[in-house]
Amino acid sequence: MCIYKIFFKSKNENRKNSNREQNSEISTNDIINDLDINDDKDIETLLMKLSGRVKETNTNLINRGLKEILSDYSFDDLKLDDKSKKKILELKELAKNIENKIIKEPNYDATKNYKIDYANELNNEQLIAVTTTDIPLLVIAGAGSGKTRVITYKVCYLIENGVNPNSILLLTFTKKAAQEMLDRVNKLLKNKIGGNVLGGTFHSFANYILRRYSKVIGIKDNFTIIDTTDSADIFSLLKSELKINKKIDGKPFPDKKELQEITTKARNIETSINNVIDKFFYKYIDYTDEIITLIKYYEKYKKTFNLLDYDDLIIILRDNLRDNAGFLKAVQNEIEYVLVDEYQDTNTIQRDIADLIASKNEKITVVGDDAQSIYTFRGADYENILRFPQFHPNCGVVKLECNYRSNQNILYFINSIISNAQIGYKKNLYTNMQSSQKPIFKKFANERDEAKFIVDKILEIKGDILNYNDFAILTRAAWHSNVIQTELMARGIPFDVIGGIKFAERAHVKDIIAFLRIIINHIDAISWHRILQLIDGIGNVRATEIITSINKKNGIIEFSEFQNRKYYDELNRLENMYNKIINNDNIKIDEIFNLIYDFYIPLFKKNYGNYDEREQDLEVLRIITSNYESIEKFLDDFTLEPPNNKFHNGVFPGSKNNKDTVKVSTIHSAKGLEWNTVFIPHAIDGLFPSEKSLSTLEDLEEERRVFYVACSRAKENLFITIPVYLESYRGYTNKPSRFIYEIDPKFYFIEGND
DNA sequence: TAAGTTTTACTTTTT
DNA sequence: GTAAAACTTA
Ligand SMILES: Nc1ncnc2c1ncn2[C@@H]1O[C@H](COP(=O)(O)OP(=O)(O)OP(=O)(O)O)[C@@H](O)[C@H]1O
Repeated sequence: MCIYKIFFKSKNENRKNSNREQNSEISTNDIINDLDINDDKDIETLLMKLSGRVKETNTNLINRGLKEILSDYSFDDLKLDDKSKKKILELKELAKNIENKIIKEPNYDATKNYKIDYANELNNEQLIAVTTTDIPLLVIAGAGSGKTRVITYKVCYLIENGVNPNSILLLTFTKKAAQEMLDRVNKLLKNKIGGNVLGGTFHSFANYILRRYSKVIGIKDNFTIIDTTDSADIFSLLKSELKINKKIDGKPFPDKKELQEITTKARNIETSINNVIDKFFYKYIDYTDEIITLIKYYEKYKKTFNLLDYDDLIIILRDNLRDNAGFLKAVQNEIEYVLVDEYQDTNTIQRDIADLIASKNEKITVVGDDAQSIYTFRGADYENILRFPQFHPNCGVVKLECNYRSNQNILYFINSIISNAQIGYKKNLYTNMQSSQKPIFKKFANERDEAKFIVDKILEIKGDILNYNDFAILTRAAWHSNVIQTELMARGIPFDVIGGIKFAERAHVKDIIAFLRIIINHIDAISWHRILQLIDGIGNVRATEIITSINKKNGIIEFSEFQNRKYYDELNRLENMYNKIINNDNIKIDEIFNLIYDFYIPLFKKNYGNYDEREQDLEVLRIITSNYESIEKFLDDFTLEPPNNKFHNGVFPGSKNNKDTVKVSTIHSAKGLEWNTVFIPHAIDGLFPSEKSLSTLEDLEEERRVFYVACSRAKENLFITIPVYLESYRGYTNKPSRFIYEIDPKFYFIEGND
C-alpha cells in the first residue's frame, strides 16, 4: 500500500497526444531470421525485441557473463589535443606549487577558554584549516574528509574569536547546505548566533547586495529575477517578433532553449557568442549572425522591463565591485571574513566576487575538491582551486586526506575510479575504518528486475537496525529511477525524490508566479505575456500591444483604451484585481492569493485539462507562501532556488522533513551528502557516461567525476547495477559504463553467475 | 491574428 | 512519449 500521495507528476504537462502508430524500421521476419532459437533465453530475447522499438540487434550482454564482458575494453580512447596537453602540464606545475604551501602545524592556543574543544574534535589538518585565519587559505579536501566539518567549526572559531556573525560571509552551493551548517553552528555554540551569519549561494548573496545598493549600481530595486524558462520564453517572443525563425535550406534554427543555453554559456565562461557556437553549438555556425542579433535584443528586453536573469545577478555584482571603488569599500566594510564551500564548482565570476570582497585584508578560506567538480557544464572552472595560489601568493594550503566516511573497500574502489582521471590534483585518501563488503556489480534482464533487486536489498540490509534514511538511489539523469520509484511505491516503501523535478516550470505554477511578480514589478513583460495570453482572443501580438501601453504609462495598470475589444471584460477584471492588491498596503499574502484565484480559476479551468491534479499544486504554492512575510522574499527564494523535490503529504519546502525515507536523487543533487548504502542503477555506457559527453575528453572526465561523487557517498555498501534491456529507451544495452571497465576487478565483486 | 492541428526532434546535470 | 516548431483554418 502506498502511504504517500504524490501531488504532481512531471509528466503530461499539456496536450493530449494522439496515439500514433509506431513505425518500426525492422520487420518481424528480419528479427526472427536473425536469431537462432534454441532455448528459453532466446525466446525471451525475441519477445523483448518484438515488443520494443529495437533498432540494433545486440545480444552481447544477454548471454555473456559480466566478467567476460568486462575483460575486453573496447572503447575509443580520446586523444589529447596539443592544447589540452599543454594545459595538463601547466596544471601539474600549479599542483607542485600547491605542495610547497602546505602548512604543517596549527596555530592554536589551547589555553584559551573556548566553548568547543577544537583540538579534540578535529584532526591535525582540520585544526590547521580552522585556526588559520590570518592568511588566505586553500583547503583541498578529498571526499569524506570532513570539509563540511571544517567550515562549520571555522565559523564557530571565528565567532569565538570575536568576529561579528553578520560580517561572516558563507557561500555555499545551496541555501540548504548553508542552513544546515549554521544550524550546526548554533548547536555547537549552544546559542542562536549562527543565524546571523550571511549564508547562502553566490546568487542569493548577489541579489541581497544588488537590491540594497541598487541606487549606487544604477538599477531599480524591484527588479524581477527570471529563470531559464523565462529567458527561453523571451527568445521565443523575439524570434517571432523579429521573424528570425526561418530555416535555411532545411537546417534547423536553434530553438528557444538552445538560444538560452548559448547565452548563458557565453556569459558563464566569459567568452564570445562566436566562440560558444564554434565550440559547443557548431551545427548552428551558419546562424551566428542571427543568434547574436537575437541575444542583443534579449539583453535590451531585460533592461526595458526591469528583469535580471541568474547570470546578470553575479555579473552585475562582480563588475560593480571591480569598477566602483566606493561600492567595493562599502561591501568590504560589511564583511570581515569570506568562506567559500565547493570551490571547485565556482566559475570565474564567482571567484572574482569572493576575491574582490576579501581583497582588503585577504580574510578568505576556500574549500573544495577538484576531483568532485561536476558543474563545468554550467560554467564552473575547477582550475579556480589550482590557481588560488596565483591569485593569493601569500596563501597557505591544507590538504585533508583522511576519509571518515567510507570503509576501506569502498575507498579502494573510489580511489581506483579517480586514478583514471587525466586531469587533476592527486590526493591519497586513506581511512582507518574496518572493511566489510566490496562494492557489488550486477546485471539484470530488465529494469523491473533491477528495481526489485534494489528494493529487496533495501529491506534486507535495513532489517531492524537501519532506517530508510540510510539508503539512497543515485542516478545520472532523473528518469533513470522511474521504474525503481514505481517499485518502491508498489512495495509501500516511503521515499523522497530529489533533483530533476520541475515544479516551478509547470504552466499553472508559472501563472501564479507571474501574477505575483507583476505586483512587485508592474512592467514585468514576460509575466504579463503569460497572464494576458490566458484570456480568450489575446495572443502574442495583442499581448505585446497591451504591455507596450502599460510600459508607456510607467506601469500603471489601466486598460480603458481597450474598451472596444471583445475581451475587455476580462481586462477589466484583471485591472480591478490589481487595484485591490496594489492600493492596499497592509494586504496579507493569503488575501492576495484569494484575489488572484478569483480572477484566475475560471481561466485556469478553461485553459488546462486535469484540473484536480493541477489544483493541488496551487494548494502547495499557497502553503509555501504562507511561511513568508513578503511576496518579494518568496519570489526571490522561489526563483533562486526552485523546489527540486516532490511534495508529499505534509512535506513542503520550508517545513522540516524529518520523515524516514529512502532518498531517490540525481547525483548532482546528492553533492556533499552520505548514506550507509548507495545504489547506482543504469550504469550503462551511453547513459552514464551520457552519450552526449563521449566526444570530448573534458566532458568524459567530468562524467567520471560524477561517477566518483556518486560512489563516494557510500559509507558501508555500494551497489552498481545495469539492466540489459531498457523498455523505455532504445531497447538493448550495449555495454556497462566504461568507468567500471577502468576499475581493477579486485576492488569489486560481481554478483550472480551472469 | 488566434487557435487548433500536424510534424519534427528530442530525451543530462541546475543557480 | 514529450515539447516545440511548422503548418492550417477561421
Ligand atoms: N575529525 C573527525 N572525526 C570523526 N568524524 C569526522 C571527522 N571529520 C569528519 N568526520 C565525519 O566524516 C564524514 C564526512 O564528513 P563531511 O561530510 O564533512 O565530508 P566532506 O569533505 O564534506 O565530504 P564530500 O567532499 O565527499 O562531500 C561525516 O560523517 C563527518 O561527521
